Amino acid sequence: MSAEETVKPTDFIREAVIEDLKSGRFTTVHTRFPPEPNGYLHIGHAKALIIDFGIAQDFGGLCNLRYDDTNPTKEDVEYVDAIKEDIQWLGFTWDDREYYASDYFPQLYEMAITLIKKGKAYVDDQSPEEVSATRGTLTEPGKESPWRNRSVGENLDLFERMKNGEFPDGTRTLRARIDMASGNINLRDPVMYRIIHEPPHHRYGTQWDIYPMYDFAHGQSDSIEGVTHSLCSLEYEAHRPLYEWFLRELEIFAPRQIEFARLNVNYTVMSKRKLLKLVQDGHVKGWDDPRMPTLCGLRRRGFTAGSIRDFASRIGVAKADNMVDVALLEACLREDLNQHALRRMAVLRPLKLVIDNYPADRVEEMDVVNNPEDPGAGTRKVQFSKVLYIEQEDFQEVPPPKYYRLFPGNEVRLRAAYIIKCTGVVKDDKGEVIEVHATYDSATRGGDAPDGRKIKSTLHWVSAAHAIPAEVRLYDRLFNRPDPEAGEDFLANINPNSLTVLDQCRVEGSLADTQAGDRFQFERQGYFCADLDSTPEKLVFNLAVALKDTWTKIEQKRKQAFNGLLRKTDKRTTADGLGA
RNA sequence: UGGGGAGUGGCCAAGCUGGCAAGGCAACGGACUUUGAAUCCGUUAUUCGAAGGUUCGAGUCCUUCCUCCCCAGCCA
Repeated sequence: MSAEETVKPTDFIREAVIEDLKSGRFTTVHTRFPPEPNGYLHIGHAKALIIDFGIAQDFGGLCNLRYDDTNPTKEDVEYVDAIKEDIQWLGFTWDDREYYASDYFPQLYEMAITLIKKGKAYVDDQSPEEVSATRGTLTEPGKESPWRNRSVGENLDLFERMKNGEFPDGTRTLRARIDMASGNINLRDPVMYRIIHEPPHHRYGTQWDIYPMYDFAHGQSDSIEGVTHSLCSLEYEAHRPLYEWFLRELEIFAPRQIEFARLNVNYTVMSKRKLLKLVQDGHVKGWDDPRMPTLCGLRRRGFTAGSIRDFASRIGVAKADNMVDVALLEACLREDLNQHALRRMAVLRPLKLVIDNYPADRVEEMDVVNNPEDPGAGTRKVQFSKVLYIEQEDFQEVPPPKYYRLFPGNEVRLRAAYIIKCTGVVKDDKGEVIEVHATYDSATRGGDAPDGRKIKSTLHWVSAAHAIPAEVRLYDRLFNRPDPEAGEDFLANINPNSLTVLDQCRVEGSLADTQAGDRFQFERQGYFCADLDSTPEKLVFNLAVALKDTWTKIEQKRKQAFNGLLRKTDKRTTADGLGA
């Protein structure tokens, strides 16, 4: 069965591709992912590249990697390798089809000459300011350049001398001769080539003194590579007539450009300029800071490639502007890691728990399930002893309503160990609880109650003598409003509490040989990933995404209700006062 | 204002030639639970930007209007 019969038309692009195959406009599917090497790839690029590579894959076609490196003033080799790493990480391959628009400069130059000879391009001596001033406005047509009607011979001569580096930057351009009165401003004699002497190009050094503009490079590069479907974002829609004009005038193979809406995610910024600013100003530690929406940042944070591919498929492909909830991205990660991450016990904010009736010299090895979602993941041994650490928030001396964790007189289960009952606390001079005391029920080894009594709460724990110290980095969203780019200054919307470093954590011994990049679920808390900074001497974990937390929600509602009640009381008091 | 696009629940998004408004995320109930997780079950659009019209029947067709986004780089 052929591709057009088997691929499900899940979106309007796939639908269009199927049509093209049916109609015979194209017989194969060939796409390309065209990053400009001027920054790191982010989640928005991930959407684009998953569409590009994904559609090629679906139809049994190919997708090229092509760097859109036509502007040496913005590009750098630094980004080239990083981009490749990110694409591979997402699971795609371009085999040996790693291309550069700059490799086509000789052909592009010849194409320009073809257009000059046809009278479709001319060298313009106007300054950038003059070009801008004569472009017209949205409602008024532009003015034709005084150099628009030069002879072909003169144009050829001048263009060659531009190439030979005879003129300074900005003194001349090669322009397409189209229509200065077009309603589409992109068609008002767009610049095809500009003169740039510095800095050197990342691949061709100072070999070129003229560089093609995007519009004169992209379509022809697609054509040269035999790309059938050139998929890009909505802002290029108005460029399509120009894309097609060049191909038509050049009489070369014409790919089809199709535009889709780029991805926006709430609580995050996506523009390369802003991401660069965050890095340069030190608001984050680098492009791969776990709070960044870059692919290297997400990877370091603990995101899996699969979760990002899943995210891309769930957000779909359409033409309407969108703002996707970051909660969806997080949900995708949770779903993946819930299935695959091994469970471990880690106490982030330790509180000492002493089991008074447990022998001081006794140590037991408890069998703990590695992943209840995956029986094949087996079990591990965790050491249990008299002095333990539990989470501070798992104990309350005076329990709030609905709290069923540990408090004086209450019974809870210690995961895979014993059922214990809180008997009292020890406080310091300031009245802070520094130690909790309890007794254990020796008949409940493993956590089961032989008498069948129901224990509502199960806590995670570590043995004080056997646990190993670790640092845990808790991340929150980098911005504190859903539309950080909306105001004057997006930096003003930075969340000052996006990073919390906990350096007193205690984790179970089985985590000792953790390698950077390993992911775990720390039971009852979230999914964590060993950071690049992690070493056997000092383990460092990043919070990738927290588990859903109904309890915090209940608490927040209670507090809100309480505050609301306070306000009402205040008002009534005030009103009474005035009335008296 | 010229040109080009887009409007379906809180957020994405199906819905093609007119025939009972998919699904996911979020939210909210409940069941279950040795993770307040996961899982399961249920609830949430008499209405599709608005108003008219055609039709037995309109998110889908027609008309008018409204709102939002992109384009005036020698950026991509």
